Amino acid sequence: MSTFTAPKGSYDILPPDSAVFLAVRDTMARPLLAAGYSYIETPIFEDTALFRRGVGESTDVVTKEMYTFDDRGGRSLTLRPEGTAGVMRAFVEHRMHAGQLPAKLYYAGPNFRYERPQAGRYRHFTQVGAEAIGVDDPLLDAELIQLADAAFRAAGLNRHRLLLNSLGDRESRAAHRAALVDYLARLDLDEETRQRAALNPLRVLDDKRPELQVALADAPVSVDFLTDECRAHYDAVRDALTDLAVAWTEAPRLVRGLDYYTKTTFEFVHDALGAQSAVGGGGRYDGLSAAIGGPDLTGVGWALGVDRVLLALKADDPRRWDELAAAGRLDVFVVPIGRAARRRALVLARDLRDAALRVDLAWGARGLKGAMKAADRSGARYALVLGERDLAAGTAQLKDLATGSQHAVPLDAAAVASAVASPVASPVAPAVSSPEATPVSAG
RNA sequence: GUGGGUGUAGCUCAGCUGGUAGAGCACCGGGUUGUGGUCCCGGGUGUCGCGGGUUCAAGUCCCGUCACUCACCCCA
Repeated sequence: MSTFTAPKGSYDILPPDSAVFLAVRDTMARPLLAAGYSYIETPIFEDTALFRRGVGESTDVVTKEMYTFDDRGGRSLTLRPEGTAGVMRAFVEHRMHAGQLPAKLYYAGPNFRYERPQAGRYRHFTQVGAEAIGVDDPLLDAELIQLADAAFRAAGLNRHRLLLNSLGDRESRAAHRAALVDYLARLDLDEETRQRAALNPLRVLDDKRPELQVALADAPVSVDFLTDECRAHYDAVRDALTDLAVAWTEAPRLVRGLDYYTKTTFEFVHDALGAQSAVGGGGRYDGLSAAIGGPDLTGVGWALGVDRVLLALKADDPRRWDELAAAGRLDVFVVPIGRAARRRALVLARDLRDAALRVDLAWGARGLKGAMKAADRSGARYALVLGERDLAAGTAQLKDLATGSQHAVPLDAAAVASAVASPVASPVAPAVSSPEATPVSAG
């Protein structure tokens, strides 16, 4: 046990898993790029007041989960607990609404919430997010939802499910809230739930305790209070999802923990994940810009949890996990024998990399056997053995590590690169049809 | 913040009713000259989470504490 460990709720992502992390994070952004979304990078910390006003004073995130500190200049800063507020702040600050709308933006990075850690819930977690700002078009909501689905599929998931709801606009929400408060007042609630009901009655709706779910069986839900405009908006979103062949489940009790959501809200869940089953979520946030002092702009967006997608992928498709972990493996591992060969190998490796190959070599004073072992462990397709006899002859021995076949190639980066690219065209050795083909000579 | 479970090697774990630590995998070295994987031989790499207590003796029993973990809450 070392003196220091990763802080509670955080964790290290080590090789080979880190290769999967990178691949999944980048793969999830690919459908967004294909749909005209541009990358935006905003600070990891922001003015504390941005989150208080943007996310909402009554939310759990703001009241008890933020990492807030004063910097040396006396400013109150907060590590971002989510991505949308910062993006909207940047959007307003740089007057992007003066440009072409909607602005389609995406981002990827860490977020921080002080919560009790649990399966799939960390204090430092990574999200890929997307926002479409400035146009209130239900088709935009539908496209974004379809892109989230595409992102999950690109990452390798296929058992995620979409839960859909509409919270309505300010008018719809006020009517629903009044009815819900009235309904909750007639229930015999425990003290904690009563406080929650007073602060944010919608939140009580998705309480997981069975006895409460029974009591809430015919509680008023938001979809029954939608204005005509909100209803038409919701219908249009669903029609468009049908056109896009994206399946969903109506979830009238689905409530989001961030205050800025309006109209369309949704969550993607994955059943292999345990209690923290949401792999992504989002919705429309028509009041956010105004809440942080910007113009009255509409927006719709989502955030997908990279950590949870990885957990789901590991449970769902461990073979794909292994493939992604192996995807970055080396092409060539150089095995020099002796001092002169080691110096030549260093230069050769550089030249091979310039020829677009992934190359490493045996380091330290390891024996040939140990160096070959290192070549094997590296996962490289080829070992390139370089000894004194080779140096004298101007050759090196290219060995296919999967088949064990080996042949001499000229000691020249271009020749090695072409031999690796197409063993068939190898100028020195007899042709082999593929790297997996019968060995020409046993090692 | 509340409740349950678990802490022994890098990993997964064994260690019965107390007698000062072990397996598999991994890792390192060797098995003649310039060849990995399989095989054989050798090597334990450890503050038994930490601190107290009981005892002749504690990995084992008791108390405390910390960490991890699962669930509530909340959410990605």
